[in-house]
Formats: sequence, structure tokens, C-alpha cells
Amino acid sequence: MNIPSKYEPGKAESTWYSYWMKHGFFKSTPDDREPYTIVIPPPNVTGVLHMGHMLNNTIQDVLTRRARMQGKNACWVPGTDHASIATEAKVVAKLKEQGIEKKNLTRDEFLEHAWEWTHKHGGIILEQLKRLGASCDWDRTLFTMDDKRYDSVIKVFVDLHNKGLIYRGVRMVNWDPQARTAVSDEEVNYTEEKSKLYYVKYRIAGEDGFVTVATTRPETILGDTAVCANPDDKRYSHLKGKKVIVPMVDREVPFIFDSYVDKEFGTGCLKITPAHDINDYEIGIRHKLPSIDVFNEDGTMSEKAGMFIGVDRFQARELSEKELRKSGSLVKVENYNNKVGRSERTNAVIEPRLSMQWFLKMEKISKPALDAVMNGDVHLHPSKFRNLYRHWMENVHDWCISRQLWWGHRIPAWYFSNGEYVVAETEQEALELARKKSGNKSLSAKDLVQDEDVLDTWFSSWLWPITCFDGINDPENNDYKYYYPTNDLITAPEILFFWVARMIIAGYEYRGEKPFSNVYLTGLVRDQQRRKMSKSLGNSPEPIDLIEKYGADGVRVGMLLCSPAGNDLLYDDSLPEQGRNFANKIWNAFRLVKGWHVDDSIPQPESSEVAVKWMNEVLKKSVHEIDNNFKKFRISEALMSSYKLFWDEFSGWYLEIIKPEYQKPIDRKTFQATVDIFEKLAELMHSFMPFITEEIWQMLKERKDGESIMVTRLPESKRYNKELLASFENIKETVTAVRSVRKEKDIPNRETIELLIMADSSEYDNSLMKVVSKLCNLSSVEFVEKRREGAASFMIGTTQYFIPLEGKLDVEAELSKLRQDLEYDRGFLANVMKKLENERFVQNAPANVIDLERKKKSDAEARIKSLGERISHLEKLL
RNA sequence: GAGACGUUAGCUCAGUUGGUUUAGAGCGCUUGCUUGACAGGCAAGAGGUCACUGGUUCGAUUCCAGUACGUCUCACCA
Repeated sequence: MNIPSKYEPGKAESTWYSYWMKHGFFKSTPDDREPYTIVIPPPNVTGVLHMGHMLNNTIQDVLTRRARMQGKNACWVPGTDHASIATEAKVVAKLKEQGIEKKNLTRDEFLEHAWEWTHKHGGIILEQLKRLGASCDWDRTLFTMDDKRYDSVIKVFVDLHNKGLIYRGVRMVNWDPQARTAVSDEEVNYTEEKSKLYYVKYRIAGEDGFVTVATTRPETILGDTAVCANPDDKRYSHLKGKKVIVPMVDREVPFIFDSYVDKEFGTGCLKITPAHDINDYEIGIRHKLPSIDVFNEDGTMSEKAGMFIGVDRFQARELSEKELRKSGSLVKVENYNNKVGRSERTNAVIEPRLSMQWFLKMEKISKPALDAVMNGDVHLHPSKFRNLYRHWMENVHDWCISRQLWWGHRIPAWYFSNGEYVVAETEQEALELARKKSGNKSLSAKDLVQDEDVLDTWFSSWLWPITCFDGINDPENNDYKYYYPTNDLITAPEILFFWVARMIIAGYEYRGEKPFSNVYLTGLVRDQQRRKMSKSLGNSPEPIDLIEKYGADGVRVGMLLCSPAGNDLLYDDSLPEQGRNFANKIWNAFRLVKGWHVDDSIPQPESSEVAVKWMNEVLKKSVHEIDNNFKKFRISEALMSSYKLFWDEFSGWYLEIIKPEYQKPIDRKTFQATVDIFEKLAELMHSFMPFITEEIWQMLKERKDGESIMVTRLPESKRYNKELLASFENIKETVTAVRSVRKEKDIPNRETIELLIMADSSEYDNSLMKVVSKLCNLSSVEFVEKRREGAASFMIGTTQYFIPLEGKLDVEAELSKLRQDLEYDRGFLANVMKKLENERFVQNAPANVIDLERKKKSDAEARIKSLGERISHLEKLL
């Protein structure tokens, strides 16, 4: 057989993925096995795969495949969300390119375009996940706006409204002028930005004097309805009851006092614009001030501004500066850094704006969700997020759930007269309610007007673990009862509040039970300068290109190796490269084993027999370690255990021991054992590297159509022989030491050497010594009582080893090495003695600790003694 | 401004209830090898007053307090 020396992943990937699909290995239906369920964090339906998705979905696939191989009924539910702001923005932009303005379309016409866009671009990201090897049950693919999910969201809205948890009201909201919608507090990011502080004079009405006010937003002067100082501020107390004149518009407004104002800041004098600042809004309420909204919804100046009408707010700022300067009202302008809120979606500067919105009361319904995390029903990994979670949940604000968009779940509220409204699942029900509420039996559907707004996208995804199994519409269905609560949720920490907390809230509200037991929060994928990877920065590689370059298995390993839970991953091409190299290592080990000829007539060498025994113990030990790591969600460490197991133990030691000489055959027993071990290793690594392990597993033994590594059972954790493992570590040290001697003395490998051990042969396992003989090409191993002259020597533990050199010994070099060792041992002994000579240590420390120190002492003394003897012998030779 | 978390090798991180032969891994680095599975490899090696200062203790990388620096979250500073 001619197997290429480099693993070529491309073909195996497409072959095996379609094989798995064809045989329905990803499918799950309820049965009597234990379920293992993950719901995917739904990506944006029209989005494409980025590095964060790669990391996140690799972890989900690893967990799913592993659970499946543990005999559980594994179900990973895929789906996408409608991402209302982002998708609507894209559709609007696309229409604009075609010369169509959204405002010239009816709602239905617009939605037709939006669906068309969704169908055209939708699902690309799911196809990309397949390239990664994702073992989702694709028959269950969902969308937050498909019929069942849509109806569920509407039902929940109506239900929460009927429970009195949803209300409508005028509030100061975060307005995104670019998307022309309100967004929730969680969707605003504050960043420190350079701006300017303008000092502006306000004349005092009927007097000559003036006050100076500092503001960062001179364009909002047009909406000022008061000027305010702290009541304790003596500088302004004479202005009590007076009025000041707002520059530019010459409006007379009252001078008021409120303790909110900081005397120390700026001039201690604050202009009040209740329509455009959350604090001013509150002061406005306290002092019953009128509010003047000077902006349109797109961020241009409104009619009410009285100036700069139709001009963008930032341009209006510049015009205001000019105008103020012209009229002599501008005292000075300073550079100033302040926090500016920007929209998560559009990056537009958020405009605080008064508007009528729908809110969900959070305080009461969030309580069980807080408890669930605090009492450990829901585990956050890493647990440091618990504090953060508690802090947020204890200070939770009402959630603004309405968005001024068309793409999404339309709010099921109907208005019928003077702002009166009813909330119902259908227009028909709404009509009946409206008739009842108004007492007007002749109301008809024509008299009802449905709310124009849609719900926040998160208001649909917070139900995701429930709606994935249609649990709102049909709470008694089998899927829901079987799969809910799900097991693990894998997501990014940035959406802990956006999404995770709210899912837990919904879980308790609608099922009385948590939605999942574990939340694994991945890190963020960053570049080498620690910048978050993003399209706009252009610092992110194209995931599919990476898969083509390094193979899906290589990329998966690369993403996992460097991503302990909650730690950011500093991406570098060397990561998938390491993954690819590992795949290649596995491939070449396979090539070696596959290339052997088996001869039934030759007996199994002793070294091979013991190697097989040892390898099986190592395997058991690794299985144990890997299990432990998975239990703690230390996935990168579980992978590292497998990596070292395969690379160091299996390839570096085991295969080297059992490897027959070039072109010589191998015995049947060893060969069979090796194939079995290889099979187990492949199974152990399958969840990390599904493709190469399947490729190899299929060729390792005769397989029938329909068999697959992905439906085999994982080796289970068992007790392992610690003594054998320890003696073998000794053997490894011996081999390493002999290799060093060969290297130092320049003795080529094919030249045999003798090894003398100054010890009693009964203390040594003869078959293990055969391993040393084979790996070091020894002609003999001899146990001696006395030191051998003219030999290289080394020490393992307290035992001395010699390799006769026949005059090749470099006495000077040997001496200097020995003296170095002696120095180390003396230092070590001094350390130990410091403890042992401390009476209080001997009195207080537990017996086993003291015994250990005594053992250290006697070992060190023994080593020092033999080193000293050898040194003095060698010195005589000089 | 308040709080949370962190600071261990050049980089990214482990270090499991304080004692495990004077601290571990992967990558990177250095040196030597085309040794017939693998140069995407093999072998050997260098590299750390465990941020700093105190405290508790027979004993601290590990526990406590403070300092410095960093990351994140929340918050109304014009």
C-alpha cells in the first residue's frame, strides 16, 4: 500500500461528513437512553462564520460527540436568529442601491424583500458549520421567525402582559438614530471619546448680569427649559426666582436649584434639557419643566428646535458654536474627554430620547434565575462569572423590548380609541377584547390599528431552549419533556446578560425549571495585539480558508489548545498549524503500523509484551485524566492529555519499543494489540478530531457499511497500575541517560554498548530492562557490586549506572559534571536540613511530612556519598 | 466613582483544600541530527527571587491585609 507521507484532509472531510449524514448519525429522537442536549446559540441568519463561531461551535461539537460516544442520546439543535436591526439595515441598504426607499414601501412589501433576502443569504453559516464537522441534528434546524417560534413569542408577550409584567410608557430610551429605533441598555457601549466642553453665557432676564454654563452639546441649548445650580452654592443664591435667557433662541427659562448639580464641576451651573438627557429628564420631572424635543428620529434637528431644521445633530453642533461665537455668548471651548454611548449594532452615537416604548418588569421574574445560579442549579464556567451575574441580577433594570422596526415579531397590541389598546394573540381576539373594554359592540376590525413596532430579537431568543422543542405552544409534547432542561450552553461572556440570564429567567417563568445545567463561557478570539477580531478591523482570517489550509481537525485543535474557559484566545496561525502537525503525526503513526507485515511464526519479544502491558495502563490513566478534565469543563486540558498520550507515550515510546527492524515482520500478538490500542486512541480523540480519526478507524480493521467511529463507545475510566507506570518512568529516565552518554561520547546508534548497574538484580524487572536494551541498542545488561573504572556513569535515584568506554572517557569533563551534580545535591540537602533541624517543624509537622523529609535527606546523603567517591577516584586518574 | 477578577518561563496558560526530591505544560528559542512512519519530524538543552510589601504558620506560589499594574462589569457627572 502506498500511503502519502503527508495527511491530506480535504477528501476525508467531505467523504466522512456525507457518510455520517447518509447514515443519520446526527439524528436524535426521544428514547429510553439518557438525553444529552445542547441548543446552539443561534447566529444571525444572514451572517457568515467568524472565528468566535469556530471556537464556540467546535466546543459544542466536542461535547456532543463525546456524549454520543458515552452512550447518551445526543441532540445538538441548530438554528439561526433573525437579528432584526442588523438584517433590516442590510435590507434597507440593498433596497437603496436599487433606488427603493423603505418609506415608500408598505410593511408587507418591505417584509417580502426581507424574506427574500433571508432566503437568499440564510443558512450559509449553517453550511459553513458542516465544514467544521458540526454534528447537529440538521432535521431540527430552526429559525426564530418560523411559524412555531413566531407564535410562541406572541403567546409569551400576551401572557406576560396579562400577568401585568409588560407595560407601555413614555421613558427616556437609548435611541439609535441610524437604525431609527430604541435599543435596550445592554445594547449601548460606552467609550471614552475626545470631545469639547463649551462655556456659554446665559443672560439674566431684566438685569445686566449673566451666568456661564458648561456643556458638551451646544446644539441641545435649543431645547433648554431651565438653568440649574446646587441649592448650597452661594455663588448663585442671588438668582433664586429669577429667569435667564437661553442664547440663540432667546427663550426665558427659570433658574432653579437642585442638589443633583455638582458645585465643583465646570461652573457649577447646569443647563437643563429634559428631552435629551436622562438626568435633565428627572430634574425636569421634579421641577415640572416643559420638555422640547429638538431632534427628529434620524438625528436631524426638528421643527421645534426653531433653528438648523433638518440639519444633522453633529453639523448643528458646529453651527451652534459659530452662532454662539457670533452673538458673543461663547466664553471659551476646552478639549474634554467624556463617555459616549454607541449602538452595539450600528455604532451610531446613542441619543437619549423620550418616547413611548414597551417594557418588561424584571425585578420579580428574575429572582428565581438569580437563585438558580447562586445555589448551583445552574453552573457558570468559569465560576468567576457568578459574581458578575449576581451583581447584574440584583440591579436589573426593566427591559425595553420594543423596536421601531418591521423585521421581527410584531407587537400584538391593537389601538382602538384615544390611545386605548388591547393585547391579544390574534386580531379577532383583540377585537372582542376591544369591544368589551370600550363597551362599544359595533367596533369592527377596521377600527383597530396594530402597533407598528416589533420586539427585541432577544425577546425571541430568550425562549430558545424552550421553543427549540416547541414548549410554549405544546408544553406536553415528547421532545420537550425529554430534552428539557438541556445540559450545556456554550457561549461568549459578552452575552451573559443579553441572553443567558434572560434564558434562565424564561426557563423558570415558563417551565419552572432551569433551561440548562452548565453555561460554558468561552473567551473572545483576539489577534496578537489583543484586539478583538472583527470584519471592520480586517484582522480576522477567513474561517473557511483556514479549514482549507490546515484541515478542519487542525483548526479545531488549534482553537481548543489555547482556550481555557473564560480566557481570551490570542489567535495566531501557529495554532491551527500545531493542530495540522498533530493530525500529520497521527497519520504517520498509522502509516507505520499499516505498513507492517505480520508473521505468525515469530514469538512476541519480551520488550513488546511489557510495552503492550504498559501502554494499556497509560491509556487507562489518560482516560481517567480526560474524564476529570471534561467534568470540570477543562476542555483544552483534556485535549492536551490526549495530545501527549498520542504523541509522547504512544508514538515516542510505545511504537519505538515494538517497532520491528527495517523490513522485518512483526509478530501477530503485538500487531493485534497495537491495532486495538490505536483504535482506542482514535476513539478517545474522535470528539476533537472527527475526520482523521474516522478515516483511520475505517482502515484499521475490516468495517462494514454503516459502521462508524462516531457511534462506538468511549473507553471507560478504570483503575490503573501505578507501580508499573512508575517503574516505566524509571526506564524512560534510564534510556534518556544512556542516549545522553551516546551523544556526549559520540557513540553512533548502531554500535552496541554495555550497561552496568550497581544494584541487586532482584530489584529489577527483567522484561523492563529488555526495553532499555532495545531502545539503547545494548549488547548486555549486567548487575555489579563495584564501580567500573574507565566508564561513563550516571545516577537514577540513588542507583549508579556505568557504560564502559574503553579509553574514550574524558576525565575532566566527567569530573566537572559530577561536581555540578554534587553541588546541586548539597544545596538540596541543606534545604532539607534547615527543616529537620528546626525543632518546631519536627514537633508540629505531620508524621508523613517529616518522613518524607527524612527520606529526602537519606537519598541526598546517599547520592552525595557516591558522587564523592567517584570524584575522588577520577581525581586520582588525572 | 463603585465592584469583581487577575498578576507564575519570551508568549499562552496549569498548579486540586499550605509540605509531593529547591515550580509544570504547550508553543517559541538554542544545539545536533535527511537515524527508512513522520524535517508538519527526532534527540538534547537553555529559560522563573511564582508582581511588590507586610502578616498568620514549624513551613506560603498556595491563606490574610495593603501597594502597584492589568482586564472586565456597573454607575447620572454637564
